[in-house]
Amino acid sequence: MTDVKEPTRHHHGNLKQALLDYAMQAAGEGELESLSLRKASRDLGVSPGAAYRHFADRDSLMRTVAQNGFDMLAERFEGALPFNSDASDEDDARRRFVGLASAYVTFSQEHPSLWRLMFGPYGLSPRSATARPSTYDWLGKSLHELAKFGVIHTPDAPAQFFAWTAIHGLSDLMHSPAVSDRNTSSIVHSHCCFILDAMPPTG
Amino acid sequence: MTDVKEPTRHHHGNLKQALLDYAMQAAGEGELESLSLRKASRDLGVSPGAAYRHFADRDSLMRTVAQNGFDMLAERFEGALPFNSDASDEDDARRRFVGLASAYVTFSQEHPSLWRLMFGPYGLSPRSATARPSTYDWLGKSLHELAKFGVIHTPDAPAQFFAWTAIHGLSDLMHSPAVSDRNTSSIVHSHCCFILDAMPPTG
DNA sequence: CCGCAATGTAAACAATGATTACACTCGAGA
DNA sequence: TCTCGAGTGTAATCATTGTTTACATTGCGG
Repeated sequence: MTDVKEPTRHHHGNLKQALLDYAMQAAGEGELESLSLRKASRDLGVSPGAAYRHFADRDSLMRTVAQNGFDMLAERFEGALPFNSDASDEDDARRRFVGLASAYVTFSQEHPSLWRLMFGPYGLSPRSATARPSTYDWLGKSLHELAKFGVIHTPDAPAQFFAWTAIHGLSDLMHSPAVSDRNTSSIVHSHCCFILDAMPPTG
Repeated sequence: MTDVKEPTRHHHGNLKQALLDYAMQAAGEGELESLSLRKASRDLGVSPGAAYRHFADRDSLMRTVAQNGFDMLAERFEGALPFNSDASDEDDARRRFVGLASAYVTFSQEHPSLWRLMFGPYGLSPRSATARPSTYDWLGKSLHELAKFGVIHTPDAPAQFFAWTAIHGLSDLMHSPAVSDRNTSSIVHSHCCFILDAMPPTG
């Protein structure tokens, strides 16, 4: 007489998804690094060995969580700069670029633990999102918009990579408490100006 | 009839330093995250509990290692840009700046595991080096040299922070295998140009 | 209705972080 | 020189974890 769940399969429910959800929540609470399969299984009311039906080992779960993180990030990007839309004018292009950077920084601040995992020991990269387009593609789109309105020169690979590192570095340094707590959005804005100044339209 | 070591104290030797050395070597071999106090003690021929005379817990050792990392980084900076020296002309100032960035990137590539620890879960920052000047100070010095020769405008705090994030982001993304293996030094050089272009002398 | 594959259980092994009560050892002071 | 105590290491122990194995259950497809 266990209660009925819609996509429930077999025995105990959708354990794989439950484990993932559990891990994602742990990530949200900054307890990712100390996440234990045993405690997870315990909290999910399941035996320790059960998890191994769905994940080869702990690292496998962590990798999946990291992938999930990149997909979450992609969602944020889509929110800030819908991929099937275009900037209407120069100001809009700037706004969208700042919005993108802001999404990146905000994400790293809201999910520091997940962030560390994503760029941590598994050698993953922004390109490893399963979602299409991948996180890296948005930046390129935004830069092309800016170039279209003459804000910057047409972004080649080095320029795009440079912009990426600048935003990534900002996020990485701001997600630690070591940085002064000036208004985040003003910092991001200032950084975006620097970035754009670095690739002037004259080429 | 135990053999005599110079700075040996007491009983078994200088265990605290031995543990640190062991951990630093593990860092060099990329096995930092899985470093175990037990294995360390075992390899050092000492009982598991002994380590706790010198480090409150595992994290305490890790924190010390991270500090050590920042000090190592400071040494590299000192090598690339001796703090008690000055750029002789514009080209020299540029060279020194690139050298600094290069040191940063190279360090992150040669010690990825240590790198992750340093900027990892302990919320440390470049300023937390015990060595004086701290790692953050070198960048300021270099930027001031550049300003002195008219390459960039006088660096205010936002500009200095921007330069830091750009270099840090580059290091962080390049220490993972995800990035194309173009010639590192050419990438660094290209990045430095971008950074300097972002803060033009006219203000 | 039966049987098989997917799924979960129970028990066990090896390893780890950490604590505690105890023992040794070296050196400073009587 | 002798003693005594702080500093240091030991042994034993506890709680916890990752992981594997042999076994049970369940539920769907034939």
